[in-house]
Amino acid sequence: MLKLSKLTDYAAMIMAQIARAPEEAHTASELAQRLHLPHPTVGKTLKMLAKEGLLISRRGSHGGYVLARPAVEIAASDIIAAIEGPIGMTECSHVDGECELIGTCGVADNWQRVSQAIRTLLDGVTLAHLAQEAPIKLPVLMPIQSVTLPSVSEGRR
Amino acid sequence: MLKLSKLTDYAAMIMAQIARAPEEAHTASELAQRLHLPHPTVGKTLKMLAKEGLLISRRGSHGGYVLARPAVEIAASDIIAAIEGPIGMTECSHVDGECELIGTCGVADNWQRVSQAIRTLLDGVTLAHLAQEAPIKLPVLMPIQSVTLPSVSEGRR
DNA sequence: CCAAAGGGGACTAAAATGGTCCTATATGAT
DNA sequence: ATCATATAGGACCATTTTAGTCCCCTTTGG
Repeated sequence: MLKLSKLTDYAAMIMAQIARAPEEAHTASELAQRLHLPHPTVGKTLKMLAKEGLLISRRGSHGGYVLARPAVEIAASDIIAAIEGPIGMTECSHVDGECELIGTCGVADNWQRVSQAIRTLLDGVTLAHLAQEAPIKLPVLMPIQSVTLPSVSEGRR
Repeated sequence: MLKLSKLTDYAAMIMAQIARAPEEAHTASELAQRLHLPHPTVGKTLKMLAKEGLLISRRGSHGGYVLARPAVEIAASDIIAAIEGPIGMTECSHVDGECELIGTCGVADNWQRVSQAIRTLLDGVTLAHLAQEAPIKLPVLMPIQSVTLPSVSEGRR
């Protein structure tokens, strides 16, 4: 998986929709209709995006939402983080911020690096990319140098 | 987030541990002790990894698990997929394989591309990388060409 | 003053997750 | 043979997360 939650998916759809007509304010009901999504859920998602500073809201009649900044300055990672919180593959298997397994787990460092690479990738994808129909060209980054395993160095311990 | 589940995290720890002493068979209890994880959970995880063909098990006394193939031939994506199922950021917000929103959502294609890039990244990280202490050097892939937004092209529709 | 918006929560139902346990089977050693 | 040690394969449960709904409040334009 590594799957996005539904709400995050919705958020991307919503943001893209707004990005395609950035001059107008968009209401929750308009977006819900257009995207065939339940109205209350769209409302909730919009609130989250606004609270995280990706959208600016205007109340009252003729209210609605507009992008807080140009679509090229909004990263996919911003949208994901707005809904799901900070991006990271591991919390090191323990919630408390500091992981008690850190000594024994032995993979934390390298997971963190992988995580970072994904974050960088997601930082490079902007809302403008998502909103356009043209396929984005992602640089198919070439893996890593090969490694030799320490092999049987450690039998007992 | 984009977070790995705890079990996946465990799986990585377990696989790394086995990879560091690949000649011997490792039992669930040995691994549980070493990694400070609950025994039944380690057992469950091992079963999953074996069923997915990443480990080979041997029953009976002197039984245990060994890698099904060399650590350099096991990708991080294999481990993740073994526990969480196929990697992908979206199921297009609907479970059934075919997404009814595909026409209106407008972001599916590009999400798929991003997803693919992450998968490629994860394919390039091997168990050997994870198991070693040395930091893996991930190519900090450079993002994408910039795009111009279609801008206000579409007012109503 | 009213209707149309968003703001902020509380709440609920359903699903995923983590974890445990039990019984069966295979295997090596005594 | 029998026993101790392992995995195999589920069933099961508790907890958390997630998605979705609803209600009451405030803002704003007509």
